[in-house]
Amino acid sequence: MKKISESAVRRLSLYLRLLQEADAAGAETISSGELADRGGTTSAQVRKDLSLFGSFGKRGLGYSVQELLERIRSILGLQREWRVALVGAGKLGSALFSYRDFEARGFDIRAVFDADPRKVGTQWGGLTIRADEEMVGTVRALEIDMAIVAVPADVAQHVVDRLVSAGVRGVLNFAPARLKVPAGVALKNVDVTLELEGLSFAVSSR
Amino acid sequence: MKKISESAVRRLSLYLRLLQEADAAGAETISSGELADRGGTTSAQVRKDLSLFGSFGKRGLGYSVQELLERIRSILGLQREWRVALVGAGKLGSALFSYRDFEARGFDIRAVFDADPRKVGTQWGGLTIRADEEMVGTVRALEIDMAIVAVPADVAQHVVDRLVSAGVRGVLNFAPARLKVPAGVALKNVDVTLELEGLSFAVSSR
DNA sequence: TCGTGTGAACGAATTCACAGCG
DNA sequence: CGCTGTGAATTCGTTCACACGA
Repeated sequence: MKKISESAVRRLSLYLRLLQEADAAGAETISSGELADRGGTTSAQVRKDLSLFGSFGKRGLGYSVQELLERIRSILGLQREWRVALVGAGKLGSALFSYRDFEARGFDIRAVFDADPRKVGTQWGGLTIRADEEMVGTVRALEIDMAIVAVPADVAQHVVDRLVSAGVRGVLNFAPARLKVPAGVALKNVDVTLELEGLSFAVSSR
Repeated sequence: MKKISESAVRRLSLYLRLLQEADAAGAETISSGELADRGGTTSAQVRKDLSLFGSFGKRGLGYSVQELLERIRSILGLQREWRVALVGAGKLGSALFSYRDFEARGFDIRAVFDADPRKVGTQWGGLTIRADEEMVGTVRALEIDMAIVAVPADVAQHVVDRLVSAGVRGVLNFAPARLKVPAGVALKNVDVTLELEGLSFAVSSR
């Protein structure tokens, strides 16, 4: 398959959301220009992004909202349901867990782990928080696909190492640490401090 | 001033963290190669990034950890303390609020707002949650520099509009929405669903 | 000698511009 | 005629490679 850039994928994901909004608003069809306006890019960019995967627009008309929704879902691999584990049942873990938007988008949190014995056994909306030691076995048994890591930075590497050994193929890391994963495992970082520092730079340089 | 790319700024922010770690470990000096290894880039990249702001390495030796720390702090505008407002006192807001790492890095949360009357008046570690209506006045009075927005997507635009009108110059948005801000106001988005979908793409395309 | 600083080469991503189809 | 699809042009970012200074 062709080479797709990171940023193109992000934009596809964004288009998906815009299309869902357009769909909810009853639109049948949408043009690259409209998508561009709402998504903060240019129409050429939108067309380039979509043309990477084939040509499914109608000239003079635009794209069928329904069809494009399906196409992008399929491109992004969102037609199946993903089994997700959440590691770390602190404040952030709790916020992520209750952000039930994930479920609506096909990310199903099937297990929650925490190292704190006082939390283990607690019920979280139908799930019981499991002990850290059970992680590898449970992840394997439940055939978890990806994990959300919301633990302190100093244990994050150890956690992902075990997740990877348990067969996890994607990791979304919230700990402020540069983690190493073997080739074949996808890793994304969400680093709030980094973003704030980026704002600091932007605000102070003017 | 020269043109600095988004990604260069992110890397500087990352180097800053690596330098703090090196400093804590007692290192006096560090080479571009070491920074590259720990940060997951290349030594040429590190040198390019740093050379954008002057040349402060010693040939044959590397960079003084102390000096580089100060330099990067100054480049990123982290030598002052930033006054931050948190809008949205839900689960995510609570997680962000209690992430006291921000404070250590010069981001001081001075005010918290929420639209829910049942939350208004509640104490959060020394701060009282304020009503939504007070936002503009308080932000102005406290001379807030930037805001963290952790509210539902459908009200996010309205919130930032008011924040901007109150003089905020940077916004870190957690709502899954493309917000518009006037030129002169910096905006960063943290969009967890987007990241998960990126993982989905990466994992399914192999 | 070792590692920086940097022009030059390269490669990737975005924008332009227009032919072509509905 | 309007909007897509796409080569070509351009801009932007990264990597190379080497002269130079500590």
